[in-house]
Amino acid sequence: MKTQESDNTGKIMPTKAELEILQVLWEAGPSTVRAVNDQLNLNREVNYTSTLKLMQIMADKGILKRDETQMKHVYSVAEEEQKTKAHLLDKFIDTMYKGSAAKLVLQLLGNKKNSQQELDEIKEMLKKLE
Amino acid sequence: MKTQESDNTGKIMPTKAELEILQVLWEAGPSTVRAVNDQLNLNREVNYTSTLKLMQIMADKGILKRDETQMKHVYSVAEEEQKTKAHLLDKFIDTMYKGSAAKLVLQLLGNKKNSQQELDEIKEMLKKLE
DNA sequence: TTGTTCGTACGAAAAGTTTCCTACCTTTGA
DNA sequence: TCAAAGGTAGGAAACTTTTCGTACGAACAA
Repeated sequence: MKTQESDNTGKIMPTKAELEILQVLWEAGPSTVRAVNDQLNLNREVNYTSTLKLMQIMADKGILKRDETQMKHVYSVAEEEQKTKAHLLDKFIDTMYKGSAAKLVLQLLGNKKNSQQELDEIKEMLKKLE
Repeated sequence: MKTQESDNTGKIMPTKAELEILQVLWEAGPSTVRAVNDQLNLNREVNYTSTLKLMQIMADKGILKRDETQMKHVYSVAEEEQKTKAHLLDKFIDTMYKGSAAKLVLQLLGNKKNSQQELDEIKEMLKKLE
């Protein structure tokens, strides 16, 4: 287990499958493996023990916490959602835009796929902050 | 070679090592393997043939084009930088913010790590667009 | 009580990604 | 001419991540 540790920020970088699980937990809050697995299976077929294993690994890594007082262990995220997302966003900006958040927003504004409404929302938010 | 094809957007999702190479090519433009490898070695030790292999794979996948008219093949990105970055940003927004660019910007603004100057830049850009 | 269901734990297989060894060809300079 | 340097190609090894088979204990219903 080296990769996570040698991350440039020192922060944990979830893998693709781990991110899926985080998303479920962000949405649903503390959950059993069963609940998470059921949710994942709405999108794709995953064996229960696969999800179990992954969540155990994530707990070992410190990405998840678990409450073992009940037989059905209850897992929750170790770091709050916004903090984790902030890390990931930072990393994304670093690698893709050399650390410039402004460049990212510029890209966003030039991106045809983002609806006008979306852009208006963004402008609205910014106005409020002034 | 399945992963790339079954991507939800249908677009290519570069791996970590592939992204490193893309970044070099974005910066330097069309380059030989030697040039790319030299650049990579400024940051970490990589064997020449490792870089070669990776760039060959990327060419096979269609991420890179190559000009074989000379003995020293010259590689370049198959899709323009901004287009690729737009795809990756879209994907990031989808997975992290359920597709809402506004949510991302909100996160950005709440992120202490982004300097006031950066935020001012963003606001400035938006003003110009109005 | 006893069998079925549902849970955890562990290890190994499978799949994906990255690295590099080896072979062989071309160019170049002595 | 020929050795050295530098290029491509292919396959195997190493490493990481993901998936799942198997074992076994706890809960529960018949």
